[in-house]
Amino acid sequence: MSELRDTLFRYLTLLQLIPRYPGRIATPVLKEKLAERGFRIDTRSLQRDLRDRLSVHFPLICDDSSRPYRWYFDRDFHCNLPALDVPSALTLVLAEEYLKGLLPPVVIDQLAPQFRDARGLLDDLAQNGLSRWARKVRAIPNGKALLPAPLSEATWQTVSEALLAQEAIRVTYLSRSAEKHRRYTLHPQGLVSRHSVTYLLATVNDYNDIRQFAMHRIVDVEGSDAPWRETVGFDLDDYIARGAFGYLQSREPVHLVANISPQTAWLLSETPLSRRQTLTALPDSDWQRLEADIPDDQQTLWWLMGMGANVDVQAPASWRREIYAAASTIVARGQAPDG
Amino acid sequence: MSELRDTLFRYLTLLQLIPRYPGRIATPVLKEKLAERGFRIDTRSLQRDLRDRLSVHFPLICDDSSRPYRWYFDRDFHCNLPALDVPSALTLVLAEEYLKGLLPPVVIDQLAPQFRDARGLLDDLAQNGLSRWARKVRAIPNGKALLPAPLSEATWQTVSEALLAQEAIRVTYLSRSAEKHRRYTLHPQGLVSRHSVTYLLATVNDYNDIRQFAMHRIVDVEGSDAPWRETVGFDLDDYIARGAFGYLQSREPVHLVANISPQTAWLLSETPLSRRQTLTALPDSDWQRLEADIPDDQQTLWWLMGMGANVDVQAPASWRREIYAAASTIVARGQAPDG
DNA sequence: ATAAAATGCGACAATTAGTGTCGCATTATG
DNA sequence: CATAATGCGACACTAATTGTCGCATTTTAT
Repeated sequence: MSELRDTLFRYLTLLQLIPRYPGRIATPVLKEKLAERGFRIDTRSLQRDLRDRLSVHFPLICDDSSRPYRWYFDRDFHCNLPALDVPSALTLVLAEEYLKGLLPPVVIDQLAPQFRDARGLLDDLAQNGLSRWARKVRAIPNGKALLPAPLSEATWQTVSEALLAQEAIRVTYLSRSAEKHRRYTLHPQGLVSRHSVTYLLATVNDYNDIRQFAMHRIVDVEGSDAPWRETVGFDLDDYIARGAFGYLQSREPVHLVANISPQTAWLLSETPLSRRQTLTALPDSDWQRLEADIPDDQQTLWWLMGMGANVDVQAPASWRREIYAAASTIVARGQAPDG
Repeated sequence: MSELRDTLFRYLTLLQLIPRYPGRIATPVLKEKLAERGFRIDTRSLQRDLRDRLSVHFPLICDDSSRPYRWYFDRDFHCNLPALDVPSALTLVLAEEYLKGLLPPVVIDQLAPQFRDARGLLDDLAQNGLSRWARKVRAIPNGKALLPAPLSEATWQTVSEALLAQEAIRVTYLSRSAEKHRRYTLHPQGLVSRHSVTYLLATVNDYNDIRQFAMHRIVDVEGSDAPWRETVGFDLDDYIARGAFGYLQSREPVHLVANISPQTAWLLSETPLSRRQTLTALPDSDWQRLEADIPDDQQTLWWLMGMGANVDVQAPASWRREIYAAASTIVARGQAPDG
């Protein structure tokens, strides 16, 4: 590390070492971390930097209730370098709208200051010409938005840190079948966010098989003293592909052939199902013939079913059979409700 | 504005005024902007700040090909204050995976430095304990991922800036029906990202009706001298609700009653359809009775159809009829393919 | 084409800001 | 209760920052 005797850069480093609110860092620790990075300065200087300089210009808060004072940023503060430009701010706003339906609220909250920053920038624009951007942009999510399962901030933080730090955790879990709490020691191996539910993949206690734990059913979590045990040979993509999440997916893509209605053809010409997709006009109708190589997964089948009568699947035969069977069942139920 | 004679803060302000690569800012402009913010300094000082100080420690690049020199940040540079913590970094990684299927690549690129930052942080963790985080987190998107329509960076930037600045633009547009280029003057009124296609809502030339323009079919765009014309009384939510994007949606939510299979019940207990949803056991079967107030939109209907035989809609009657009709059509086509 | 204005930059001196040290008060720690 | 840490005001010393001037070069306007 270069011999940096540069004050500005030291300030910047200092600001990067101080965490946002739930976190805090003590002055001596800061001094040490600065030293690690090549800034060997007196404690007195550090104190001056924090109290007289940085906290004047930044929302830095000092917890002086006990003696090594601890510093942290205001919960809401966020600053980008370089500053956000208008297109990026707009992107963030759209991203937020989409993500709201995909990730649990606490997870989104992690990025809240960024999103607030973006909205703030657009608001400032509005001051000049009352552009009221909020009325001008919308994201319409793909598919039915199910409500993300709520989840506590502490759970997310502890679990995600343990996963990456390769540490075992002790959890109280509300198991699905039995409606009662169980305590386990988990060895986290992976994390999967599916739709809006987040699952932790881990081995339990002394067992070696991977099990799924829905994060929102973790009632309580804390670090464990037990040494973390790696599951050798575990491959997350493999695990998912083998159908662990209802996404039974063969490695082989299938060749889809279907007749589709004009509206559907229009949709697919805009957003193709796959990179290689062909649409050709059918004789004697305004329908089109669709051919594409697509993954053989449940998602695709759901999508095809959702299109109802707009799609007439010709191949693969298994899909046609499945769709036909579902339709037959529905027809058998009759046109009027049961009662 | 306070009389800031503070060098550190001036440096930071300076850094915030300098845009990332595609952008650039000339020295005299910087001087002016600094003056606006209360930093009245000599041009010479500014030159020194940039060349001798900031560009030593930051990836600042100077375009000295023409005489008011222009400064900009390296395309890849990004710095968060306060620095990212592990849970936030993980959130960003998940967010990126989801957004890849929802927004055009160029739009995601706007946030690329942030995502890179997050991945970098996690990579650094890995150095210590080879945690190989990349193998540990996955996001499985909800619904069939259609491929986002590609779109040029310049288009996104120009259009989004014009929308918010309330300025007219001149576009060359590849209209859908006629396969030829047309030139229009557009007065942007709104932006809608739907699935993975982004639409600009604007009035054309001297007309007053709103039309939709798919951003990826805008071949070329530039600012226009024509004064921007506001469409009075235009309400984006209203426009969408009236079915402009195939999402015919009455303001009134409907009361859904349906019998659902055990698997579906399980899914809905995790991620409810709406905040007020009840699931009750049905007599003489393991199926359950679902009741929920949900929006009356196409998305929901698609979702219900996608569930196929797993859902037996009882009410509203219109949905039951629609699902029945679609199923009848499919059954009428027979079990074997046409050709 | 040519003059006038703008911009960049090296040098220098005046000023300002940053730094370590010391002493004392206050607060944890064992 | 003693000892070690920590915070902070004061002060002197050192280093950095700043405006000014002069000159070279480029841009712009005439």
